[in-house]
Amino acid sequence: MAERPSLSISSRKQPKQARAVELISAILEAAVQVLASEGAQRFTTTRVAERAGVSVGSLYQYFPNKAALLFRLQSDEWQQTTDLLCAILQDVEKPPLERIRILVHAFIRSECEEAGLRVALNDAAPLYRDAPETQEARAMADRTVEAFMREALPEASDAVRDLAADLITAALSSVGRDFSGSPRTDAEIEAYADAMADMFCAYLISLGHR
Amino acid sequence: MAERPSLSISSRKQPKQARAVELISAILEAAVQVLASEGAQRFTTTRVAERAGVSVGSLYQYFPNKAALLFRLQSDEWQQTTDLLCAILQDVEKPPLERIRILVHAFIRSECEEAGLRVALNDAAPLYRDAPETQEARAMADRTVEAFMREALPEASDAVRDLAADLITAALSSVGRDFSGSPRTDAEIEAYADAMADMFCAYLISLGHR
DNA sequence: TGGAAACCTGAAGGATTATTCGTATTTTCA
DNA sequence: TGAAAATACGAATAATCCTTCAGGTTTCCA
Repeated sequence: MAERPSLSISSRKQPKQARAVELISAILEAAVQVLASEGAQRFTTTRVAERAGVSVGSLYQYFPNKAALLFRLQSDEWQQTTDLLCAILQDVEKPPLERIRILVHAFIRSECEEAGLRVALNDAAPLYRDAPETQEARAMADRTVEAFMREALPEASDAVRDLAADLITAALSSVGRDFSGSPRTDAEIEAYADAMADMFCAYLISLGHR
Repeated sequence: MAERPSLSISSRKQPKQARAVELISAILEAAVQVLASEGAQRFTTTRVAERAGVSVGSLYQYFPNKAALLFRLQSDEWQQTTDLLCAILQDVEKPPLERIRILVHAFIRSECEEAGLRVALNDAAPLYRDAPETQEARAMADRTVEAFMREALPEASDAVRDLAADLITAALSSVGRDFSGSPRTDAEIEAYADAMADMFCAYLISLGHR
């Protein structure tokens, strides 16, 4: 099995002046651009610094290594997605199955915007995947879905619920990859989201959702 | 977007003597070992040649570049999986939904053997993904699933059928990634496969399968 | 048997990249 | 204001890797 060098990915130093804060956000912005436009293969600390109009040394003052920078980008993406999905899942006014439907549409739409960036992030995943920070972020996302499942399947056993949560999470996460090959029209995307929501709903109903 | 160098991946030269045939299979075997044990990051033509007990130059006589070698590995994997699934899908004795169930189990089990190799191949995908040969291999796999869908959903429209095929293919392809994080016991794997088969069946029934 | 074709070798070229660290500049604050 | 702290710089280092090619070895076959 591949043994990753187990990089410490936590940030190296906190900015204490305004210019440093701006420098960091310039770096992050440039990093997104480089990743989206050049791909994971050509994502280079030097290139990011260049694009940000900043020295490489400055980059290494706030990110201990390339993996940490990539993890930060992925982390920000996850945060954004998680916020979006939480807002939908916690809207207790609507019945669970309708929330699932809305969620699927929202997730897929958000996955399609910046599709290039997400694919590139995925390509770069081997560099930060094994860091404990990544595992933790994943676990947090899982907990959100499981909380929803407790509500959607109140009578199911924990095992069944956890499996359902796993399946849905996995299926959703495959969307980006499935679309990355051949881009689709908006109508196709909507149809795909509808179908996926149908599948989830049919499954949940078969598990005893009323 | 990332512009890949668009490598020509087709093989460079056909072996005409027995020793060359053996050399190639030694290289392929070594390549699998290196990929599984060292990961995509450290997968190197030099390392593969070394492991095979062969010179790098020899490797380059039959594979035009590293991407071609990786593509060959992926291609062999796909072939193996495709054969397995075709055999199940074409067993017209059993009703479609049972075949789906068997297929899901078989696929997931095969995905779990050599999980390390499959993850590493996936990590290396950016290197060969954009080659026309890859697109073609993907299209062939899709056609198989679509043929099955015509049988499972004889009354559905083409659009619905294709969507269902896409969804199922995508969900299946996410299994490897979902498992790569934390390995599971055999019992957990079986339970996962059961749940996924349940989901597919519930969906197909809701689409009008009788 | 002898030459031609196929095959094998592996050192070296050429290129890229992550990261450091000595130095210069800017900001803070007493 | 002046010194200390924070920040910024970027050439240089050290490592890695893909691929080639000139020259040797083995196999084939007429």
